[in-house]
Amino acid sequence: MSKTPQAIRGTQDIFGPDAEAFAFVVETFERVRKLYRFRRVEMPVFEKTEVFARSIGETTDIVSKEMYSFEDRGGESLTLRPEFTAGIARAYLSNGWQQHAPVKLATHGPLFRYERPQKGRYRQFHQIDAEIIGAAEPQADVELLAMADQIIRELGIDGVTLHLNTLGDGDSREAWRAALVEHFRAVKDELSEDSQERLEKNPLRILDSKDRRDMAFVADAPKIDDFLTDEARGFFDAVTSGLDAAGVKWTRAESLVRGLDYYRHTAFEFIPDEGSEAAGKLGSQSTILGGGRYDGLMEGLGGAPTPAVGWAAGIERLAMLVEPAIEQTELVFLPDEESDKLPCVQLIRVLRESGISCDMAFRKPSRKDYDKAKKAGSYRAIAVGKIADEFLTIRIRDLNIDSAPKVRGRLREALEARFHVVENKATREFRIFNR
RNA sequence: GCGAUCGUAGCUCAGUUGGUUAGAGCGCCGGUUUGUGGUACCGGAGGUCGCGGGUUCGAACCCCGUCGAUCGCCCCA
Repeated sequence: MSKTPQAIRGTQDIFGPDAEAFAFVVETFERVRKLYRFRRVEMPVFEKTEVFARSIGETTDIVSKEMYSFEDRGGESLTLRPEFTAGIARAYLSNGWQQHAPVKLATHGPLFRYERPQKGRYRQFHQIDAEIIGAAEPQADVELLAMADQIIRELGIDGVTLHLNTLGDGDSREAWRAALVEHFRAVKDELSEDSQERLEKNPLRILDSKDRRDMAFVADAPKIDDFLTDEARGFFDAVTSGLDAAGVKWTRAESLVRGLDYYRHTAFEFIPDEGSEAAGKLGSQSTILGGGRYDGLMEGLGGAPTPAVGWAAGIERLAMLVEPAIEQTELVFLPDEESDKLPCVQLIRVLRESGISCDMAFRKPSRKDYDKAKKAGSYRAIAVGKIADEFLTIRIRDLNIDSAPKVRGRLREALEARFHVVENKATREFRIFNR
């Protein structure tokens, strides 16, 4: 412990089943986003600090105390990205992606936030992210949410529900906000300490409070529905009827607000149902996917008004809910003789090229390798020998045969493409000759 | 930023009110046995008990600090 450097607090080294789960989430995301025709984008991991400060909101916790910011050698303030949306918006403006509008974009990678680590929360964490930029139509919201829903379902995650709300357009949101401030200010002294502070910084957040003292006042607080313009209401109705048509289950969450300044209209989170297995696995960091419409963001970065919707989901959180099928080694080669290793290398190459997963130890083969291969979950071993003048004789031996896929036919086919093969079904041996 | 719990072999942990050379299982290495090479047994290596300081004749154990982990608050994915 003394001299070996430790990993930075809040970062993690992921290996084994956790790493497989992580990869499964990313692979599923990549597969589904292609079905929905979202285009892959890559952006820098760091940006000028102002990119985030101007778009996320100066007063948010993310900007005011959670950013990893530093000066580069030129004295410029840079920041490790705490989220994707701001960087994507910047890229959209600086590269003139308006020409492609409306664009459906997808990306994934690491994000950085200086927070106290806990379950499902890390200082370097990872998200999958999807955005539709340049579309003001509610159909874009539907498209985006339909993909989110399908990804979660294809990950095999149950007991998670889409919570949906509208914050209205800019005017609706401001009027509602003002009414909420008025409502809560009247009872300020009876609110929790946290909510008294929220009243100044982020009054919408009071609606989310877990403190019992706030509940009563939240219950009779002004509702967004009373402040929606006809247009905003029509927009929300179009989103919900679109979701119904797409077969996406959702529930109205009147008090769901998103923390960041740029959200308008649609706001949503996928949250595990109370008491579900998923809720138990996640602990208190329960939102696995969140997002909304951010029609005001581009202007904050000096661009023309540009409508957009997006979401992000925590890969670590999704990975906690996922149980990917473990892919085991199909064939483990266990040559007795050192001199058989090279022929095995040649065979393995041929088999792998035909899609059979194979492995062989690097070191001098030991009788214990057979035991190890079985414990590691490999399906079959290949015993190797040489009877006479053939290239090699291999014999299939079952290890974990119960769940193993059929391989004999594929093995024979792959070998015959390159060698002359004589199969003995009784002994399960293949005598392999050069052609 | 606030609070709670916890740091003993590579991993999971035990260690009795403070008392000699700190233990187990798994894993690792070696050997014997077994044999359609999948078993069983024997042995071995490996820890300055997170780090620093204090109390004591004596600290893994008590006290303080520090670093880290875990969980919760805040906030968020």
